[in-house]
Amino acid sequence: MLSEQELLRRQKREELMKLGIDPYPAELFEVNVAAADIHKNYENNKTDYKNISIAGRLMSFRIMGSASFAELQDATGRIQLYFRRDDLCPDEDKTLYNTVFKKLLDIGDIIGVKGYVFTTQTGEISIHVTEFKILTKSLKPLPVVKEADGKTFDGFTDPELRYRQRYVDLIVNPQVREIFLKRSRIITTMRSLFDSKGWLEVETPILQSIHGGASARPFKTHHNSLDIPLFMRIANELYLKRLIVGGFEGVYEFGKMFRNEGMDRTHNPEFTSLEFYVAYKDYNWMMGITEEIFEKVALATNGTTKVIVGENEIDFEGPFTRLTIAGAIEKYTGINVEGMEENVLREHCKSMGIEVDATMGTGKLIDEIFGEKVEANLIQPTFIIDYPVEMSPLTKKHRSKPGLVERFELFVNGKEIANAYSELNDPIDQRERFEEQLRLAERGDEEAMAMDEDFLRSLEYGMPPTAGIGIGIDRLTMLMTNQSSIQEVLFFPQMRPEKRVEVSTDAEFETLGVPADWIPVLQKMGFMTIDALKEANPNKVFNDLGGMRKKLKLDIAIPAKDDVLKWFE
RNA sequence: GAUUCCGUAGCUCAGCUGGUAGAGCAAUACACUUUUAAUGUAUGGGUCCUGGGUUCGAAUCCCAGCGGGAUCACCA
Repeated sequence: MLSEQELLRRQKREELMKLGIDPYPAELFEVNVAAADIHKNYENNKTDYKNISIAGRLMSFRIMGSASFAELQDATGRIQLYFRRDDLCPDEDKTLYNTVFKKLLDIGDIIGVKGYVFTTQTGEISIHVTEFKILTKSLKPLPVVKEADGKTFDGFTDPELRYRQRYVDLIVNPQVREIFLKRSRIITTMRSLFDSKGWLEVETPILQSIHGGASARPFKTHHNSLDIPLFMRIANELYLKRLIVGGFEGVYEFGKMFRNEGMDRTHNPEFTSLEFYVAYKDYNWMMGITEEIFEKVALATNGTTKVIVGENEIDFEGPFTRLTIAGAIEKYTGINVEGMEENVLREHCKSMGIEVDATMGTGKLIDEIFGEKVEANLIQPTFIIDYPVEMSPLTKKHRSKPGLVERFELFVNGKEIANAYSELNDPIDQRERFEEQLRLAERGDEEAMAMDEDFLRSLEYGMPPTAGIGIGIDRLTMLMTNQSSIQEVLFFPQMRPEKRVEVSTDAEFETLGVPADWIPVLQKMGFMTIDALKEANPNKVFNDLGGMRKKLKLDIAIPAKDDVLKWFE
């Protein structure tokens, strides 16, 4: 069902066509300037703006008789337009201004204009329009967001509408655009750093027959001609390491990962991860380059290493604090867990009110204490290093600390943002770790990793000592743009599919014998489908038709009662 | 998954202890030649999320469902 305003805009589209104006012209429109450019450079270089051509979307009108102001928004921002009737229509025929501009244009229409830049009496840099051309007629009314003195009026704020119709969000909320510009800048900053080091950007399979490299539940799909199940990747780690085996010295991939788990303000079923692996390095080196990456990204997105996130100011200037996981636990709980027996650990957990169960080994218990008591305290960037081996099946054993691995996670603002290690490259050790995972799976751990024979075979050929890291791009973007939900940094966050109201076609109504004129009336009465109509009381429908005819002031003949009764046969 | 709040015009929101709906912006018409949340006058616009129930009467009370937000749990 179309709203009054939508019907009106469709009529305006028709009227434009009747005037010989194509509301969707095919030919290009030459643009030679952008709104931001005018605002930035006009004052210092007025002669360059005497003959400009610009295109964008109309965002507001202020019509005052034979002169008008409008706002045009292009990819860079807004610029005010000034239209004067006698400039646009120097001859007797004032149709272009009086009809096309004043009556047939709407907020949301896309136009191209030619003219010259000037400054109004109130001091606003504007374009005096000498010609304009309709480039796209918009049929749906946009929400109109107004701003004055830094205050926003009638904001388009409903998250559901904003996420489902991100295009509208992007049109009317400039701060949303800004987030995505920063997101892109984060990625390009990292990419150019990696390229400058000579590392190779690669793409690895998203459809995998064995989902490995992380602990998570996958999406399952099926390949028809191979007739095999396939999984959407939960990680790309094992493929990137195969490439290191293959002889590349550094490889990186920005890629989507897919995890079939809960959704909330920090989890989306698909998310973007950067992973890179560099041969002949270890996790100490990796901490250094990680500091460099975060510092560069903060500078590129915010111009400073200090970023406000929520109530905290976070400084990304390295070096970051380094704490062992045991040290961190001791710092925040006073308990030294190093070398502690499983049952003693379990008692400590219980006394701290942490839920535990029999399947948890020492590694898991330490992880629980860490998650419960330490994580939230790590506001400034902090490397937590040297994890228990049980939790890290792909990580090289620590060079000097038995029972631990050479792994670090970077925490910022109380959240994990990166995970890295010296990669395990001993194929025999790796096989044993996988076997341990299989035992966990048998104990009921749904997230335990599967054995990947081909990956093991690659390690048997020999992988150089390698350092690898994964950085969550969505969460990094949340940090750099001060957003508290992942939906705000994804163009199209996952949502339940929109439920469409079922509507029978006009043709279906007509096969019942309903005259075309009366179909919209029936729809107005709430009969969206012919089935819904048939369930109604025929006499009441007949009576209501008369009522609706009066209410809607329709000048069409009421069908005979016998004809109406036939609709229900 | 649990708890909790919300769903009213194109948008943002009012609507009391039940009496068939209001505002601002947007739209339409008229006026207005440098306005800027332009202004003035007039007008139109609603499946009050859906379905049941209570009631003479439901946007309002009750139940169920759908959709969304927030918090918590699991996961990155």
